[in-house]
Amino acid sequence: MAAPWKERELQRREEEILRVARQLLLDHGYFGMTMDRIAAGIEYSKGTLYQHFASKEDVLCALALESEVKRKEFFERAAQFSGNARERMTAIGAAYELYFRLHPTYFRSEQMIHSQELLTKISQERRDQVMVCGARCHELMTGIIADAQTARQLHLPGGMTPGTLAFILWSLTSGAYLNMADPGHLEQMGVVNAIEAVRMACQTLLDGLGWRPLSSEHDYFAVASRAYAEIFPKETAEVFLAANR
Amino acid sequence: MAAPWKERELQRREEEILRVARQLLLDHGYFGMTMDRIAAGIEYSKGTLYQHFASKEDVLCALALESEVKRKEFFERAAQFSGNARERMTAIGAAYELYFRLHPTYFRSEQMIHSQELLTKISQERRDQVMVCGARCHELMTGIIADAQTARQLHLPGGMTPGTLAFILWSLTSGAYLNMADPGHLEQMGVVNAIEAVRMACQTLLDGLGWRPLSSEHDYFAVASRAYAEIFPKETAEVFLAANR
DNA sequence: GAAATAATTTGACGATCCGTCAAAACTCGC
DNA sequence: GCGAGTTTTGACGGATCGTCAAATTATTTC
Repeated sequence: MAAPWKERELQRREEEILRVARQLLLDHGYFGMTMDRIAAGIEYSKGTLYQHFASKEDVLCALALESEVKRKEFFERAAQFSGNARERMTAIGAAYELYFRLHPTYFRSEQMIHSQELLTKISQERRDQVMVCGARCHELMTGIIADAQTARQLHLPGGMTPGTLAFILWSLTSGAYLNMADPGHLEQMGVVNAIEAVRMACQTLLDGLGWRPLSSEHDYFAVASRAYAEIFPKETAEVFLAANR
Repeated sequence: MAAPWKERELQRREEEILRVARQLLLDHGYFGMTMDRIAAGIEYSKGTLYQHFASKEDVLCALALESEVKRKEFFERAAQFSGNARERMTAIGAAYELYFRLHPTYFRSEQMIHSQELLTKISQERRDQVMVCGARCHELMTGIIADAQTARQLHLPGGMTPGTLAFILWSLTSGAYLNMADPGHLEQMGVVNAIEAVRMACQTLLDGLGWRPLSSEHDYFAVASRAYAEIFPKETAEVFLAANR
């Protein structure tokens, strides 16, 4: 036991389970993703399924975790973008954009597990991992904001900490993306290009805070484009291919 | 049949059902709110339940609708606040705040029904009503923004329509409130007073857009307080009583 | 290589819940 | 008090989750 190849066999099987589960979630939604169907999709039985995951919610959480990890990686790459603090924050915004465009369905499953309804049926370990991912994303943003303060490019008003600003930017973006998932909602509101609107809103907010250089002094849309091209060339191509299909 | 008193009897029963359902949702969550338990709570059987609601999701939607109606009413009252456009928008913000503080649980059920997962199992009529409420709220905000444009207090940048700005403010606020529902999330992010942070963020955003009078020229926190006192005196007292309990 | 032992897999099963529907209970005009 | 029409009921079918004793497979021992 504990043979090295066995570990890998388990790993492989777990990936297979998640692959099937994700497809089911995609095609038939949360209620359509049943444990029996997943078991039918892999060549193992339901019992074996439960050796990998504590519950159906745990499977969902594992899917969400994959998303969170991916986003975290996007954020980490974006945080290394070359440029001043506000440019790097813009790159983070681009990363979130791209993540959302590439994985709109992951995004949904992610939101689900945050509804403490499901939280109780999830294994502690996985829950912690999700938390760590979220914390890391937040930390990256907070760090950039702190850098801007150090560089005297940003002076936050009293009572607003870097963590709070990160929370706000996060909320604005995720809230908007969540509303976008609502079909027909945007049309009803007369919103044409929601992603661009979010971009603009974030920049306007930062302008309002006086984060230098202001967007009147610097073309942050160009910065975002550069971030796309330099940090995420492959993913950007993917998005455009998907869009023109 | 169709006797006037009978109509009222049906109405009364429906309210009773929703009262019981809401308590169950509050105490035991979505999965704990079973149709059998609701039936046990009222003095009718499950079959009768299904004469009022098409499905369990329909019950949930009805609960969410009650919330949406309440919020819509809050918004309508706030929109009549005396003052310039930005002051009225601030009053809308106060209304949303108050709504969230008074009905944090309603807020959750509301979010649920937007996850098109459930949408299919909801009666068309109720779905429409929810849509109408949302549209009305959005319309009120859009109207105020348009007023500001007419009064030349606001000049939106190219590509940003009043509807888009309303969408952004809405997303920022609801996104933040949604994150607040996540227990432990705020602490981890180092956010002390999230509601105040949202307020500040909205004002900063409007400042960034140059919506006159700017917050440097006008104390919008005082305006919010006035809105609380003038439009929602009773509800404000409720919130403070609940907070100091 | 065979037998004994340990680990793993299986799928039938209990429990729960949703939504239905035939039968029972009830209403109301006569 | 009777009977047609209406409303209510709760047992039931179907679906799903998670379990667990039995079956199968792997590993060790002799």
